[in-house]
Amino acid sequence: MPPAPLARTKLLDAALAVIRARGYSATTVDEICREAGVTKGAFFHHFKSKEDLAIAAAQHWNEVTGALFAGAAYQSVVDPRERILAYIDFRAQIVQGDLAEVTCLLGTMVQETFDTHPAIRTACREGIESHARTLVPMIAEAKALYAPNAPWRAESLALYTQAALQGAFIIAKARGESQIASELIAHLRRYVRGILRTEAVFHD
Amino acid sequence: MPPAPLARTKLLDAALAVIRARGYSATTVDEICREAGVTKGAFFHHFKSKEDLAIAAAQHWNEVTGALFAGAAYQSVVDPRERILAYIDFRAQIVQGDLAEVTCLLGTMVQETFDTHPAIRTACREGIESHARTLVPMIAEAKALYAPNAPWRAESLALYTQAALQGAFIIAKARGESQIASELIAHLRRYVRGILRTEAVFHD
DNA sequence: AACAATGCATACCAGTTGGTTTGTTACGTC
DNA sequence: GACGTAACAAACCAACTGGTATGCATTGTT
Repeated sequence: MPPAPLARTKLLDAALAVIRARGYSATTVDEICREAGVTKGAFFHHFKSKEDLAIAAAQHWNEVTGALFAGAAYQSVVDPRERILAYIDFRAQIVQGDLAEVTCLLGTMVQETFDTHPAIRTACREGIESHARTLVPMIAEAKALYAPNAPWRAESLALYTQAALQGAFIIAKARGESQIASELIAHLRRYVRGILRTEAVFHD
Repeated sequence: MPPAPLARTKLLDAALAVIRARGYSATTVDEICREAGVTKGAFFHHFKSKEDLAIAAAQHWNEVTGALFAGAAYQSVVDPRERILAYIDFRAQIVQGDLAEVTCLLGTMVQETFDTHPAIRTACREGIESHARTLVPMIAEAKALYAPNAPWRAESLALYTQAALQGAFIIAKARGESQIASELIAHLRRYVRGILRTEAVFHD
């Protein structure tokens, strides 16, 4: 890889910020360029179209958030059940910030593009599912320990955590305040904790 | 109310269909007019702007879906706990259809507009919360019967059901198939069922 | 020193956008 | 049957959109 094209990274970071706030369609190429402090020439030098940028932005999002989760404290919690709960707590803590920082780029983009931009949809799907996959091992481990005969699959619960989080983002946006998100995530936490108990009544 | 202006209703119905599929920003006034089979003159006769239409569409959405739920079978289930579960089953059943029929107009619109169109955001918020409010009485009733000392509030759980549903819609869109939504809603059902049990371990 | 490729800027364009202007038709009312 | 008004239609427009064509430094290679 060559030295590190500066404009490309600036454009990707700008894309994250603007698209997260206004969505994909409402975001203009000019706006991204302005935010990034580069010209349109630079934009179309690095990306062959607006759609191309969106796909790259989805991948960039995965790298950024991937690093965030990889370095998070919950990773080092020993007990798998406690580790999942620590993950959920971590997510609840993140959403405390500014409303624009609450949202997920992928969930925002896929809503507008799933029907018209298959390539973007696929990129968003891959981003969401790859993050969900990072949860599967610890969920499977916890299930084997605490709820071995439960009827649900680890993959399914992993995906449900993402759905519940995405839903919390939407409600937070609708309310115009991010605090509500943690309150909603508390329900998710209670559920996950409940189905990972040996004596749980949730096992059917 | 005068006889019933035909074009206005056709425009609102068209708006539901198009915005649900492509989102608010990507939807053009011309496209709505084409779908509705009327001209732009008619559009701007009934709505003073595109934003004005979006707000009216949100209210129209509430009337349409409100009628759907008001006439649904779950309403007549006697036991409040069973009624909530029947409501969730009803939602899971609806999402079996076409992918475009899975989505919620309000959740789709608010994602793109919460930062730039406060009036639309408020309309979406009111729509989502008013539906959630219709669930509060039966949740409160069920809680009093089956989990009187649980630490969560009925309002909070009502909103969480909406969040989980919205999240399921997003995942379904990302996957490009609606079946996954029912699988995710099954988790919501298990949670609600679990916290509404006298002997539940979820009560903290 | 010659050369090519990379990284970006400037200037420009054709198509589309939300919105306006200006009719035209149908209808209730006195 | 004159008159005001609501419900639409058709043509039009300025601003903006994504995208292109081109120019020009800098850098690495030979």
